[in-house]
Amino acid sequence: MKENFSRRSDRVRPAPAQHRPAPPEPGALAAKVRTMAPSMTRSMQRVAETVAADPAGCAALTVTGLAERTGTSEATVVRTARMLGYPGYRDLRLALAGLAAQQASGAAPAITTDISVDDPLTDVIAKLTQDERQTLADTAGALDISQVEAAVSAMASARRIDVYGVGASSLVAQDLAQKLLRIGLVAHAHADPHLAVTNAVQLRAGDVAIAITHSGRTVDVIEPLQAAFDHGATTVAVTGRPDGEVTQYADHVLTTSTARESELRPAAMSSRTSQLLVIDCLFIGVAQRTYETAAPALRSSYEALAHRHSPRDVR
Amino acid sequence: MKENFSRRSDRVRPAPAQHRPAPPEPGALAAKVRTMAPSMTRSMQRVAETVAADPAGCAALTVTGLAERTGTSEATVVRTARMLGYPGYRDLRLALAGLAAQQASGAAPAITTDISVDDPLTDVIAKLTQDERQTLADTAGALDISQVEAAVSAMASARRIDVYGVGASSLVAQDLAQKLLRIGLVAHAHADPHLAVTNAVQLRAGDVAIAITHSGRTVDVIEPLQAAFDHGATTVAVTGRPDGEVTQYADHVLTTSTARESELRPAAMSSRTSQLLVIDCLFIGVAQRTYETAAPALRSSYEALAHRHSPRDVR
DNA sequence: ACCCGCCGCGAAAATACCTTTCATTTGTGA
DNA sequence: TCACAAATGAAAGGTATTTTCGCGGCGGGT
Repeated sequence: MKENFSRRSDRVRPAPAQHRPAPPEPGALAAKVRTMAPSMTRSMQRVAETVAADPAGCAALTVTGLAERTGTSEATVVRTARMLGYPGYRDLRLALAGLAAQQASGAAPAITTDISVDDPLTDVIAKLTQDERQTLADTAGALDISQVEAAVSAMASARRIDVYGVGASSLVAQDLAQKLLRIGLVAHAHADPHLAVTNAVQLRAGDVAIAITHSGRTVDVIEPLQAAFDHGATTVAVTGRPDGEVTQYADHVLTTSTARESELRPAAMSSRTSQLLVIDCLFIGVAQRTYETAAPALRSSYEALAHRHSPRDVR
Repeated sequence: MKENFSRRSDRVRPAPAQHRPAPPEPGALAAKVRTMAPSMTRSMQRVAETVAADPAGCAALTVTGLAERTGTSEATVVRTARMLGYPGYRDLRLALAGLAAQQASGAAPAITTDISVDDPLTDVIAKLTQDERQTLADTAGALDISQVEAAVSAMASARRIDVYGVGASSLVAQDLAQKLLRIGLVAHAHADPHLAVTNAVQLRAGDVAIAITHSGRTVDVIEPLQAAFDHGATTVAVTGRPDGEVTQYADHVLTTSTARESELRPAAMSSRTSQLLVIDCLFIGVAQRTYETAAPALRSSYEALAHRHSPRDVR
């Protein structure tokens, strides 16, 4: 593979210790330009300055394009690339692309303000994403492993698992129950407070009841948890308020975290993200501990769903 | 006349509305590989995996070099580049150089290993969190703003909004509908495919139908969307497979991203994260555009719930 | 002032690289 | 098993890059 270097003719034997100028550095390009500029001809300086000023823009240009833009010729562009330490324009261009990407990622505006009514959609997406990612990091950092451990153990050996949640948390509760069912556990999500209580009183030692409430004081969720607690079930609270009333009836408390909320971004959004992370952790923990039965169950539930997809396969 | 069961649609999608895949993003390349991999042929997958695994190394290679390294042909390499959204290999190579520079400078996506059966809980939490955060970043990076914009506009002025989703996506659909209701829009989530279709045929121009499916080929979701499409409603698909069947009946396609999945971590988990981010963006966008009515609606729905909380105030 | 030779420069030829086409192979469903 | 379609690579066909080559400007010598 004789390609990148030694474009020279075959007849010339390459000098053994030929001093190759320098390894092309992506970030140090601006410096290199300044260093080399004095020993460059006028046209070459123009080219060098242009690329240093707008790496991103130049990376998009072909030799010809850059030659035009700088009012020079292809040959000059190539000469400049060589002068800067690259084997040719192609490699300079790659370095330029790298540089552009670097300063694009480095120029992360670090958006910290609230989402407001007149933010353009781009900002909305950026802020929302940023917030959610922050929430995830916070949640993971604040999770008490021993509490998770305890909850997982209880769930893995439970005869039956009930999950309570209303409002936005109801979806999280359903999600957890759905997943647990998939790995062969007996789990049920209750959104209706009356039914929840009626079912809760059926629980006994060895069963698990999980309450999900961000505020920690949603009566519709506290009541069934209390009932379960009173009947000897192991109770778990997933809440954003570890001092909330719900924790009075919880054997194990898993704390979710909250991001700053604003008028347009109700607390429900980030609390939901946080809650989902927690229940996913619970789920995987349980799946690990019941792997013997969980693995085949997961597989067969996947297969059972296959026919619900349109036949047109896509590899 | 076509058969009843024909999947063909009576309504013809305007030709120029060719869905342009996505603007090539340097950082989101790994995500793009994951998104597109399923619809790639074996050889193309090999190429895609190779570039994702070693961007720096591949950026140094010519088409021929990469073809050799992956044991394929130049044509296949170019095809892969196209599949990933670049006009050709040259541009993929530039993006690769950018990615390499990025991860060299620390903004490295850091390849986390799969969650395995005997990972301690601490690792499970760490990996899960890392994956979710990555998924969020990928999703945001891959979102086509103009599609979001279009969907938001349609929703903001819709007479009625229907959301379809089954399985895990059903919860996302419910979440969206719930939120939209809160700001005074007429929105409904349908999990039952029959009811969904029955309702879909009631839709007409000015209404919006949203289908949420990770695989892009869930019949139970495609059918109602098609019905809505045929009746003139504006249709939106939120899917992880921009080439899936569902997009045939979608005026606007919002692509969700997928994390590497493992046995213990079904795809549903990260796709859910991704989907939620997308619908949150939709929601906030709509809330902005209907601020006059949304703000008071949010406030009053909050107050209506207050009494459902236990009186014992917290701090 | 004029001529001479050197250097920077770009036009165009030569080459390397990328893209497209097309025939062959491989896989798939009837 | 056959027929058909998709996938694939070899090689032709185009672009982009590199090299060659000679023109023209500039300074120094006469």
